[in-house]
Amino acid sequence: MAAFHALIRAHARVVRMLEAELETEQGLSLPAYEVLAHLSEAPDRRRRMTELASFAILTPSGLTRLVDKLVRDGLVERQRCGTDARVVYAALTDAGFARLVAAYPTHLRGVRTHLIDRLAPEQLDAIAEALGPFTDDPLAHDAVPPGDCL
Amino acid sequence: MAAFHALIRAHARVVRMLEAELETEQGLSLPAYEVLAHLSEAPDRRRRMTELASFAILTPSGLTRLVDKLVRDGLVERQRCGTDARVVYAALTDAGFARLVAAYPTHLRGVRTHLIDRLAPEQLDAIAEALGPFTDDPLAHDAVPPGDCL
DNA sequence: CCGGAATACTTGCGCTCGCAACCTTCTTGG
DNA sequence: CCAAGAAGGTTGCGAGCGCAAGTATTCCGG
Repeated sequence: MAAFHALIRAHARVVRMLEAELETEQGLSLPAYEVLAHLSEAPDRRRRMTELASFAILTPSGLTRLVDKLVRDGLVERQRCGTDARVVYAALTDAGFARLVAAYPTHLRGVRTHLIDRLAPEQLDAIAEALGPFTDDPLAHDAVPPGDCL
Repeated sequence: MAAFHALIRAHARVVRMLEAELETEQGLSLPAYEVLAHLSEAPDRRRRMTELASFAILTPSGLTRLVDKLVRDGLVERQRCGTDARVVYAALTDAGFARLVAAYPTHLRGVRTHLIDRLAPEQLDAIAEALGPFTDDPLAHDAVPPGDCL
């Protein structure tokens, strides 16, 4: 139970500081940064909305609105799928990638100063190992043909 | 960095499930539960707003609104301090305590099934030890005379 | 080939909450 | 004793986001 309390309080503090820095220095919210970063690592720099949502911290509806905003800002664009008209891809634009690159140092520095520097390396490993499995649950990575859409 | 991602994702998942259960079964949000629980452990079952906020996951303004709601629901009441007219205490009412007692099993079960049962005991210890220090920072527990108010 | 179930996303609605500004009440230096 | 500033809470405002319902498309049993 102590672990639970530590988890939610540490999360609140670290995230609050990161968000403040990222917002004032780069004009990006943390969820927005996470989405951009995740897209940048994806093949063709794009992902289906559902993938993005299950990976991300957001519900589908939250993701839709966030992507709306990113599209308005010209950082991502929506692409439709040729073989299944239901699915939508969010694709990183060049401007979005540039924005991500610009924001990366701020984010990295924040994570360092607020989290990494305050823990021993073996503690970081322990956290990653213990909490990592919570990430993978939802989708068992079904084989979705990646290149079947324009 | 893996630790950071694991932290925010695990937090999102665990908290989302807990909130859903607590809300549907007991009609309490997780922050509300946390405030009630913290008050129940305090001397005279009351705390200053500032203490509550720095301990809690909320900013002062967020806490004000949450306490507003809890007062409307009759679960806490505001008390003024005789020696310093600026400070406000939030005090747990009997109804609030009863509500907390009723909600306790739901919360405990949730934390168990969604967090504790999924980790080894030594992992829980590691998390508590690593993330615990983040909780204590903000206030160094200055000596505030506890009994100086009605 | 067709109608119902399932899937992928989107929107209406409402609540929560953070920031900045504000008011009130102590405290402190002159 | 009286400003000037600090400290404790509260509010105006607006952004973010979850839930449930809605729309569009695909899948599947008969």
